[in-house]
Amino acid sequence: MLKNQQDLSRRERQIMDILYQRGRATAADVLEALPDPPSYSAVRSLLRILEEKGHIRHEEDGLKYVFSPVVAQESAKRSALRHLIDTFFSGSPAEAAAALLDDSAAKLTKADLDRLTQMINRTRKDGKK
Amino acid sequence: MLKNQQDLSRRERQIMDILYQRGRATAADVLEALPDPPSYSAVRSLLRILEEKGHIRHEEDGLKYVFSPVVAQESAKRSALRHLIDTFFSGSPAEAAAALLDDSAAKLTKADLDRLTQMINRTRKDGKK
DNA sequence: GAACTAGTGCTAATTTTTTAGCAGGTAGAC
DNA sequence: GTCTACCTGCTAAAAAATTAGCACTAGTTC
Repeated sequence: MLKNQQDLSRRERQIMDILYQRGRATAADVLEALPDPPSYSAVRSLLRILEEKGHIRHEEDGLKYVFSPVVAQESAKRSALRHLIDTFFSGSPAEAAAALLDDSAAKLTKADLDRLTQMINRTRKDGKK
Repeated sequence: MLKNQQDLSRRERQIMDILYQRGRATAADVLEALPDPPSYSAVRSLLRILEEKGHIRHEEDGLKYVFSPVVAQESAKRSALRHLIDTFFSGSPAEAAAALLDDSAAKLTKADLDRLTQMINRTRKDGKK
């Protein structure tokens, strides 16, 4: 019954994005981060709904509730990546990687580049086996 | 008045994804591709609305309308990538690239790896200047 | 302890989204 | 011509999402 990211409504999605960005947040945090923000109680409703649907959970921190995604960042990342690749890169990760490099070349440090080269070389070896 | 991808409703987003995947599609194509598909006329309504909002346009092909995104794939790609990076990778393209490689290592051909290596080396040079 | 602040729970109204349905137009088959 | 199949335009109903509001609790300050 756990629904797909694809099935979220607009606000639900915005809130999930915020929670993935920050890892955890209170209703007030979410309100602040929300574009075109509604009332505080609207935010709380959405959070309650997301929790009912099983997307997020909360812990209590004193009086406050602190919310966080149920599906770990790690797997959420992967499915977001997969979806992006399917939607914009004909399912080809190589295309996606190329676009990413092309787009962000300026921001990459030497250390970043070394790390990527290393990863690629390791992949090359693994493939040979 | 052209709205952000972020502001699309659930169905609108699903349809835009389909259009980006295929480049262009008729109402019937979209219907077929839509998860949990509604009626044909529901799809046409959505397409009409998306067109009114300026996200898509259509050409006539005989009797049929063929729809395609107004914002070119190229820039849609970029902003989707940027959003993904911001949401899941703390704004770090290097992290994203690493995750992408890690995740899809198995699918990459030797040619893909060569190409990526080449891109990285070129970036390295450009940086040195 | 009364008043104020900062939380939550729940309900109901409003707005938006999503859907279906009907009317009309064109092309091809008979 | 007229029947059929496919398409669009438009409108209105139904469902879902979004929002606000009220009631209540706990802690703090005076």
